[in-house]
Amino acid sequence: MKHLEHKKQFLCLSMKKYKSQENLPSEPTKSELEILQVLWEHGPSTVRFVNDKLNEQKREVNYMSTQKLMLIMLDKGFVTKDASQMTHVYEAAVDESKTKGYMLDKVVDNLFNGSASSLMMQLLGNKKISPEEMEEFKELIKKIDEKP
Amino acid sequence: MKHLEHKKQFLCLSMKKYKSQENLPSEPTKSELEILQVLWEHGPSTVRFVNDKLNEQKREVNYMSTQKLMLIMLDKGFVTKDASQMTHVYEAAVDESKTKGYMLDKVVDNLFNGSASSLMMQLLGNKKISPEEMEEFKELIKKIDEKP
DNA sequence: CTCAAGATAAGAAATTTTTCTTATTTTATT
DNA sequence: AATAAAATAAGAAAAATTTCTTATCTTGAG
Repeated sequence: MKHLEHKKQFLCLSMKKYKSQENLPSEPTKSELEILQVLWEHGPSTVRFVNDKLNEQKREVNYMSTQKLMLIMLDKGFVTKDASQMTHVYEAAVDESKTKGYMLDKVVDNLFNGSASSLMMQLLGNKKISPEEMEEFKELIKKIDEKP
Repeated sequence: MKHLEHKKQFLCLSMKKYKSQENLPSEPTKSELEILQVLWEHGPSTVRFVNDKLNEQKREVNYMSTQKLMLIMLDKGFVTKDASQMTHVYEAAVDESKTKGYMLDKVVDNLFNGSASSLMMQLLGNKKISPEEMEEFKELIKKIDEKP
């Protein structure tokens, strides 16, 4: 779906009952995150498209559930919406890297007591790490190490 | 699910409303995880002790909330309880490393599309990583690399 | 012994998150 | 023009999680 490289007059609706973006980073719930992933990966999309992706890649989700959730996310400010056409087009309004970074920090804090290296340990001790990924790790470290 | 193999040597109450251990891996909720952390770090503890730790280290939590939650966790099989004394002593019934590993896997899957190296990238790109931790990383990689 | 302090269990209540239902509107087709 | 298909918004309902309330029991100090 070469969907939707058009119109950019997004309106940002009121933040009634949800914490504002700037102040409190009220993080996306599990389901909201699934939706964000689709939007991040595929760019601006319709509810139909997102719902299809979820059903393909994740789990069975009812169309109306997805639709409702995306409206809520609009309200929370996680997405914006282009309503110039009949089928509205949603776009992620939060940065992928920032959001993931933030949530990863939470994991580090909550699960590993703030220690990123503990997380690393756990990750490296994990059987699921392939030799290829191991190589990637080393490359990464090397690259970052040479930088400064 | 494997991370939930637990022993029921103490009294284990009926599993009325919670998914049975073997079938569904109902993972600990956020609050439950906080409690598990305390138990993992300090070993078998009373509700009072756990609650105090939470209030010191995490956030304000009511004693009865902690108590109730620990009962629920008992029911779910996340903890066991020694009730031989008046003040009961709870112990984590799920393995720390296994549980964290399992939950980290979830993060890798949900947030980074199954790619552990993506997670690494995100982590290393994070400003919060100290030079010391960077050193630890390198050590880790080296160590694991020499192993096989 | 009596009673206060502090522990327990269990259910109710409140919040948060997710899913379902309903009523309308728009578009396209016959 | 009539109707079917597909979209929307909004509220209700259901589920999951967290917190609060109540009633009871045990221990130990006075």
